[in-house]
Amino acid sequence: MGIQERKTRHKEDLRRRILEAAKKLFLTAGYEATSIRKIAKEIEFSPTTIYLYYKDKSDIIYALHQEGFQLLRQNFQPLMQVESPFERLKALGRCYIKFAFEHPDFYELMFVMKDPMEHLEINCVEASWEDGERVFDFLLRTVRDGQDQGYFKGLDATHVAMEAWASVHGMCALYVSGHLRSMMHVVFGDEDQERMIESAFRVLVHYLESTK
Amino acid sequence: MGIQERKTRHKEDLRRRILEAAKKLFLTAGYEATSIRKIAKEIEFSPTTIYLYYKDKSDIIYALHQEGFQLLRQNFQPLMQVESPFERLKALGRCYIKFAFEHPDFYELMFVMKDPMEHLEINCVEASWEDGERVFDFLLRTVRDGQDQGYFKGLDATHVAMEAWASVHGMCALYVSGHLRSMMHVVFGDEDQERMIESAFRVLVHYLESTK
DNA sequence: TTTAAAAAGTTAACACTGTTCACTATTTTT
DNA sequence: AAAAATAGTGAACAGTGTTAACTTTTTAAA
Repeated sequence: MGIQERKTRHKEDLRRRILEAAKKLFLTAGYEATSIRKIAKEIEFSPTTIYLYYKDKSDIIYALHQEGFQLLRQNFQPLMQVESPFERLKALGRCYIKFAFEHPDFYELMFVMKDPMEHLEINCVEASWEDGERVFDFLLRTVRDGQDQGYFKGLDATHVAMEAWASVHGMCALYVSGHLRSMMHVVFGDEDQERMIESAFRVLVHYLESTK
Repeated sequence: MGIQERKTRHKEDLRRRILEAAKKLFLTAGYEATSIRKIAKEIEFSPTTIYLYYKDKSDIIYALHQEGFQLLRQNFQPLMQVESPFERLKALGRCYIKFAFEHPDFYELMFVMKDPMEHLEINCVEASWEDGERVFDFLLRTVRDGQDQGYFKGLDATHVAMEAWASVHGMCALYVSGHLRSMMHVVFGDEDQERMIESAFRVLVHYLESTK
């Protein structure tokens, strides 16, 4: 059925256009500005039309969340080829931080905002956060590879991975939320945020390195 | 002028009552449910009356943010007496995590949400986040005390403190946002969130300890 | 004590938000 | 050509923060 196919494609097309419009608004004007009505205006359709393609707003937000993970995985792609587990682990951390600095809105959507997680719990039967799991799994495997080389002796790989993730996420979260910025002037010296995080990350690497 | 004084007190009284109502709504029904109109209904005043005592909503949110820090400092109080710097550091971390688990809404308001930081940048000339600085300063002093005892050799105290804060904040942020929860079933074993964080924290302590 | 001024509080409205229901075109199938 | 399914819309509901104009209450002065 060629016609049916074309129709389906057309439908998928508008679904994509809605998401693209949402993405544009999200990246240029932020989360607050990404309203159903503004998305509708952007694609020149009625607000109610959106609901023919997405269940509700959180459905769109979640789709954007998934787009962010696609982008993050693209950034991770080259790291797969780094043979030294420890070098790979370091590169992974640096790449993660770089992503947060380059795409703070996406980072917030992916790792800070509650909405996508709530959407997951409500709409998905298995309630499994596949995107997050895939990223954590990459980290976990890298830690295990590191253990084969004598790193993290006597430590549980899951706990090491968790601690590393929390550590790097903490830095990124404090950056994207503006908490780090609000402390820079007074508490820290004249270092800027990026340098501060770089320094903190080096401390983490020092810890990891000294487990060998 | 006793009358003037009484008037001022009465005015301060209503200001307090507004904040108490906001706090009640915030803690029982969450941030979303804390609207100007609902606060007004709670204290049985018109919504516009609120604006006679607080500039806008973010002003109330910020006041609540400050209340949270008061509570956190109360929790920290007993730790001041711990003489061993390293033990104090460990207790500080545990206390911080405990606070996040016991008051997740406050934690989010204090360390995750952007609104209070934006309020700070807009309304305060010096734009200094005093509450955050005081907490970080306590951490920093503890790290420096630790250095006097031979810990963190060759490392900058500020960077060590930053890394430690980021690490613990990362755990708490992943908890309060629900990201940790969404990963528990599949990736980690049958451990629950609190145990997972406890384990990750122990890894951090292990790192810190091995710098001596 | 009456009157003018200042303070406190309210009503109605504006411009938004997500979402739903009833309706109208358009297209496809019978 | 008629019936049925699909696609899209307008109006409305119940909320949100916020402001301007108005009323009531309280205070201060004549």
